[in-house]
Amino acid sequence: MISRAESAAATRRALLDAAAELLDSGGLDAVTLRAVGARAGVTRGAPYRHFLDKESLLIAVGTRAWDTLGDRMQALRAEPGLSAAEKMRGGLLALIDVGRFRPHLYKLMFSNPPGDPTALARAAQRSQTEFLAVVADLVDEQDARRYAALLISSANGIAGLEASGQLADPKWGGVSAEDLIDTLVDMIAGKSRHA
Amino acid sequence: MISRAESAAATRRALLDAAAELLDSGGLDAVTLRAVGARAGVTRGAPYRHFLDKESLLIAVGTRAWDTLGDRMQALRAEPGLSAAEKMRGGLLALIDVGRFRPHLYKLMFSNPPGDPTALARAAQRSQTEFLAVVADLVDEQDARRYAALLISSANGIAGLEASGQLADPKWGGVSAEDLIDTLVDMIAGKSRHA
DNA sequence: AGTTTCAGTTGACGATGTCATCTCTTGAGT
DNA sequence: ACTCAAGAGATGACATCGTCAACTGAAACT
Repeated sequence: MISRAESAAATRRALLDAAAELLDSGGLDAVTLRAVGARAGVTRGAPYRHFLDKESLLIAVGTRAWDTLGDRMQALRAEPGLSAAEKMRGGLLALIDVGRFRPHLYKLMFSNPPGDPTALARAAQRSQTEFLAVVADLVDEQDARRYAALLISSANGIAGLEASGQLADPKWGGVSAEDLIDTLVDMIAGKSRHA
Repeated sequence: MISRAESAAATRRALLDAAAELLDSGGLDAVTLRAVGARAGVTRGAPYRHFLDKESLLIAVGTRAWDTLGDRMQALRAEPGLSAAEKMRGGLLALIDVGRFRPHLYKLMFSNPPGDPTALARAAQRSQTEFLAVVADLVDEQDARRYAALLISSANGIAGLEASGQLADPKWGGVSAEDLIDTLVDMIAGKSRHA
């Protein structure tokens, strides 16, 4: 026996799932309200009962992705037996993995929605705060802020370059995203693994 | 007296200009073939005489932007009286400036078009090769490849984070894109300006 | 002069986001 | 038990979009 509120919440969730799946499989163009509705078992008008418009639905998808990444960051930070440098590496690669395996979702997470330009930035807060805390375990707080911003920026850029196929260019000598992350983390952690 | 070929070339250029202007002022959604045609003084069907479809037109706009950036990179590299580190800084900030003042165009430059995923990567080659040459003036070739890829990736990520408003978050302590670039360049150039 | 080529126009079509309207079930108030 | 407001969802309609086919007319070629 499901109440009406439960049913509505289930539909909302189904809409988010459908949108995310369509985004993954066919890119942003494949995410039409009609297709989302059909996959969620409703019709094209139903999403308007749960979201203001299509953009709001997409923002909600991006927000959910940031939340799950935040969970992973949080778990990673609490992981015992890992050095701060290893946690940094893991956190950055978690971000890059999203770019690798769910590139369209990744782009959505870093897009700047015309309606509410700060909506996704708010959603990203927890992930970034968790990562900042990891960096703060390695260097003092002043530097941690700058380094964390630099690391997240770089990871974002690496993922972007990789996604656009530009990292595969032979002029870079076949360097991988992992190589770049390691180079950067080593420089900051001062460990020089390649020495 | 203008020949037919000249007229057609002028129209093609007007279409590219119109598309770029609409992109700058109203984002990707504002770039409709009807609006582009109207601004270029033709009708909606005319672009199909010069481009395969809308996507090809957008790729051409992005390609032209990469070419312009390539020119700036080339001029910067030839600039006398600038250290390699200063040229690196200048080149990266030139890229970031595109993200700042023409954010929609910037996104287009790093987008991965579904039709020809390598089209924009090819257009980016000269800019990146010029920058690679600058880095190679500072470190040996082996390292230069990795560092150049890292620097361009990072600049790209910094621009992306700035564009999505996430860099302005107080948790980063008010760090600017210039600060991050300087931090990175200093680490690689080993000059430690902040020492 | 006759013919071809081709830039640009126009009409049409299917798809899409969105709104107004309608239906019908749920759940609260009496 | 009856009434009725509320709200989830369906449906019809509309403007706009990218795209194609057919058409027009002038320039370029033979």
